[in-house]
Amino acid sequence: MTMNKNLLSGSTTMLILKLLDDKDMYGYQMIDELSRRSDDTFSLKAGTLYPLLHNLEEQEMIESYEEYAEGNRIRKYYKITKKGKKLLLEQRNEWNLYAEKINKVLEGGVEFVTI
Amino acid sequence: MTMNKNLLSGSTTMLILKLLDDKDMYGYQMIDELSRRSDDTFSLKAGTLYPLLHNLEEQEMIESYEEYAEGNRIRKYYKITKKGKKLLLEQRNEWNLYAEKINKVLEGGVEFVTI
DNA sequence: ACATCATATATAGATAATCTATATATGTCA
DNA sequence: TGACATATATAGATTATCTATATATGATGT
Repeated sequence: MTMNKNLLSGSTTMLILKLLDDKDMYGYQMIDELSRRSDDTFSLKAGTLYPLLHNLEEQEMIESYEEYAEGNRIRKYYKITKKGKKLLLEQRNEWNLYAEKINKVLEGGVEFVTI
Repeated sequence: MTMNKNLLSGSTTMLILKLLDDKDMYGYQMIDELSRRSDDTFSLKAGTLYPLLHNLEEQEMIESYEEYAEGNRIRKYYKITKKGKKLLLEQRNEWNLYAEKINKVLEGGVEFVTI
């Protein structure tokens, strides 16, 4: 990823699952789509994505099928499974909790609030 | 950390700097304070914190001084430096951007919005 | 015709932030 | 006295990302 690579650590799977929850995509398309939707904030590297996709497929979170594009080019499309949708939901809940608590800590140790 | 350890990756430094921006603290206190302020969502491990503090001190983001507590116990207090305050500000900006973009991706590829 | 770049998938090895496990020492409580 | 909380510290394991590299096709420019 661009920006602090560590901040994103652990969110990549969630983002990929979210993309596939919207529609089937092939790897390279996910990289572009993620970049576009995040206003170029997230630019996932191919070397990160492909192993991650293989891993998610092995865990049955996604399924792949091949489709011919122009020429002899074969594209490997991925589709989210029911199990993957469940994981996505869990990860979204976790993300919401995490973001909420980070913001709470950043608000500071305010003991008294004036009204 | 409790929860997904990877989600937090990269935020720990920011959270520690934020705690020290509120007031000087010693290591163990930071663990408790972070746990308290995050409603027990974040429970930083001592094995994570101490090396991180040594690192931040080496980079001159924080400074330490010793103070005697009850008995012969010496506590090592940490204080944020000007350089550390600057880093905190940068990391907060980065966090805000990151959270915003993650949420944008999670909103989905909505092309049209009804009014 | 050929080079170069974008598309597309893939893997090996490096980097870095966290973790677990362990060590040491003091204070408190049963 | 033993167990547990407090307090600091380090070594080694784990894991998610990265960079670098490989392969192959299609499009573009000269």
